[in-house]
Amino acid sequence: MKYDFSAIEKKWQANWEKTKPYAAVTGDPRPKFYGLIEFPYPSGAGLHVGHPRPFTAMDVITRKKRMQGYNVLFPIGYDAFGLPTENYAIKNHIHPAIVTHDNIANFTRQLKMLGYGFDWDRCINTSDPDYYKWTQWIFLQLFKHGLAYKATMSVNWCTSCKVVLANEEVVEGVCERCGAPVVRKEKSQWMLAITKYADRLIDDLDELDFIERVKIQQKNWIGRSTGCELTFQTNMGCDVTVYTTRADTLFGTSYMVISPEHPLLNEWKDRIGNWDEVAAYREAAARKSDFERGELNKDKTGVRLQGVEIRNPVTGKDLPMFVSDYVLMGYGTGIVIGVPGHDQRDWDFATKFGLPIIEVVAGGDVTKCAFVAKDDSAVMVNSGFLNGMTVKEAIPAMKQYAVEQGFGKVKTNFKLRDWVFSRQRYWGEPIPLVYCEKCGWQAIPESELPLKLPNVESYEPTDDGESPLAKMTDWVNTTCPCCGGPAKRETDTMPNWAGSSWYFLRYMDPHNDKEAVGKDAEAYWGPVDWYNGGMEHTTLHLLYSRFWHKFLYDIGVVHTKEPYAKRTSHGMILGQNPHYVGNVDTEEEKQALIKKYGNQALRQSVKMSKSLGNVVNPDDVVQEFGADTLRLYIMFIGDFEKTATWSANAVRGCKKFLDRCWNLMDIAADDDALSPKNEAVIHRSIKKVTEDIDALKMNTAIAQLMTMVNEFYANGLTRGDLKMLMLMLSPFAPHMVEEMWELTGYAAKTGKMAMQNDWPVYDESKMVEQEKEIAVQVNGKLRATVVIPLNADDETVLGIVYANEKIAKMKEGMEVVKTIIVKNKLVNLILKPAK
RNA sequence: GCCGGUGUGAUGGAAUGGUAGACGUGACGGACUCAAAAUCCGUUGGGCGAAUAACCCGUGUGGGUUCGAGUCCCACCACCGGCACCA
Repeated sequence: MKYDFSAIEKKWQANWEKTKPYAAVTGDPRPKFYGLIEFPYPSGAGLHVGHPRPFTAMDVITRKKRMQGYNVLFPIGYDAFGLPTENYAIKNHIHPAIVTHDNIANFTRQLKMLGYGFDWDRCINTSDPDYYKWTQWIFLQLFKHGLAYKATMSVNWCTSCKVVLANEEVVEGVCERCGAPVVRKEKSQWMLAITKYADRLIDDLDELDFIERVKIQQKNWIGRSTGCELTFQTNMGCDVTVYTTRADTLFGTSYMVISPEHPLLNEWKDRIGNWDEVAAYREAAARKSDFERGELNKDKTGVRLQGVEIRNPVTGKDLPMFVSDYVLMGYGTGIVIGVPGHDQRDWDFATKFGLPIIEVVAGGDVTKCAFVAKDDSAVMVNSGFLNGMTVKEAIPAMKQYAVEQGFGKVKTNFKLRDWVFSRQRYWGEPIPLVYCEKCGWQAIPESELPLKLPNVESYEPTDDGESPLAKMTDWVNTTCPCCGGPAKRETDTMPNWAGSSWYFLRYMDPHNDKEAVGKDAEAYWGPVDWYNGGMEHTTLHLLYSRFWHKFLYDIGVVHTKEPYAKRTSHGMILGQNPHYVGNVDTEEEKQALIKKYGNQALRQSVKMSKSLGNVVNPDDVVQEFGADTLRLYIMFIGDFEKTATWSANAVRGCKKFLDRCWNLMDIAADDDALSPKNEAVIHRSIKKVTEDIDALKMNTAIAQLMTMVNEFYANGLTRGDLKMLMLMLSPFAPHMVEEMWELTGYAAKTGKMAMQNDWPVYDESKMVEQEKEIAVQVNGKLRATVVIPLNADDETVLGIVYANEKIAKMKEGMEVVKTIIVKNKLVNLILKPAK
């Protein structure tokens, strides 16, 4: 019988849809396992071949867990608010809700086509009012607890999307989505005080089973540094405060720098001798984007503030002060000490402006460049009471001194900024607040949730950057929930990170119309046991959702401090580069490609994109090879964490393997016991496959199954042998195995494969053959192999080794100085000429 | 510049400090076939050989530790990802 994947897949998908073998049961006595994948954004392009990698991996994991007796929650949903849909709607004059609905239908078709064991009854959609009611509810709780606040601030403004972007959405000075330049703009914005959770977001990482690079990236992004604030007396009638991590270098300070945006400058306006010059510098700095100030322009510029003098508390000397845009207003106090001897930026600045460079840490040559010691064992010089101490000793010593003398205090700073939460767009959750002249910002009553998005004529944002909702005066004008007077609704909407910050909770209890998530459901399912997703979400979604979850913990909605017990990450799937130099033969053609495409031409693999024409559509692959082959290949493609390149040939190899498995049905002997010949390879495979799936090493798990099948062909097999293969292969190729399970008669006995809970268990004692081939080395070099009885003692092994003809020859006239025996693996003889 | 990662046959990739190249592509040879496809069985790192005899070389480069190093340590090179004037 031929393996007709198309008919088989349709048959079982329909069966699963009807019988729901993948439904999660809240409260079930079995141990629970909650496996989560990042829900997709339902774009118009449909699923691309990158999606199945993480989806299939978690499907394999959860299918195996189910077979091991777990009550599994493996849900799916759609992150449906967002700019691409809105932009499409604007262009084609279709309501974004309709676009979203159609895209979701297409995604759902494709996901079902791939045979994932999702609990479809728990499917959610963040743009559904029944869902965003609770997104709004959580926002109101944040507001009521003082964590949502409005602030006028300089924000990132995308000139093309006409929308405010979070820092995280600006990549190399351009909009992450559209690539248009990002400029700074003053705007009043809703902010979420994520920085209040900064310490906890770092410290609680220690308890989590996240892959190390995720932890490191989050820590770096939050950027905690501990130092101290030092206060200096000035001749301007007020003190100034700086932040530094290197208080030990205070004796080496030769000037001070203030940020151009610092408000103190305005206060000092009349007493700064060269105010015109300073004002011009400030204006020029304001015109530069952050990108220009940072990336493009590392040359130091600045203006000395005439008449301003700062007293150094440890030397008693007066220091000059400069304004320079290398000092950021948003970090520390906006004023820094200049220590040119031991900070390269300060050195550059001091050299340009002819300021003294004082060496206070020995070990470098500060006339050539700043000396930044690699470790903290360098010794202090020219530093009064610190002289002779190491840097390590000097930092706390100076801190202590500064605190005692009353000019310093210990301080922790973060690079993380509060989260800009407003978007001047239509397709997002309306912010459920109103503004009353008398009462200020007020939450709408929770009974009025969800605050639904009204229908508008046009989705285009206004040129002055107001949301399209601002034009809907009927909707905007309302009454104040506090005093009943006239009030206006907030017209900004939430960013698309809002809905995804808590969606994993909604899956636990998706139809609850009383609460975001019910207490019992959350207590049963939380936390997520294993969450897999892309590295690109490490500093965005992953951090934001940890923040929301911690807040929900604080107000008693959830019972765990952290949402995800375990986090792993997958590599991207790349396509063939059509412009790769390796594709052409002659040198001229190669040079032409390099000339035309530059470094791009040197890469064999590149991101799939429409413009390159190298996009692989899952629909086509399923059509040609079947869903099981696609699933198997995307798992076999290589190390899960690394990027991998799609290869049409290798897909065929996986189809061939499935054919070989299918054809085993024709040759399997009519016997339910394991055949003695195959017993060892079966038990070895159970161990390997079980452990490899848990470790996300799907490629080697599949390789082991291939090895097992090769053995079956070499040795012959029983139906019992085949049963073992079916059980272990079923998470990877569920449709085909379901059919085989039925054809071999097992379904009639124990029900369909999707309902099995007898994942095989290996027996260590049956894993190895009774004989073992081991390596024989002489002086560390491989010289022979011999076969020994399993677990033979050293004496027996050496007897066999010495009996080997080749080894015996090498031993002639030599003395055995030492023998190293690694049990069942290797013997190493150390020989030297006999005396 | 800082942080993290990677470097292995023609190719995707395997290898708790213990026989480098599992498994899969591709290639070559054979069986079946009128023939092809499919399928099945072999061979396939390089050098020197008639040899599936022996020997030598081989995991980015150069050193080191070890009886033994792809794996550990030091220095360097190349590429990929993230952050970047964060005081």
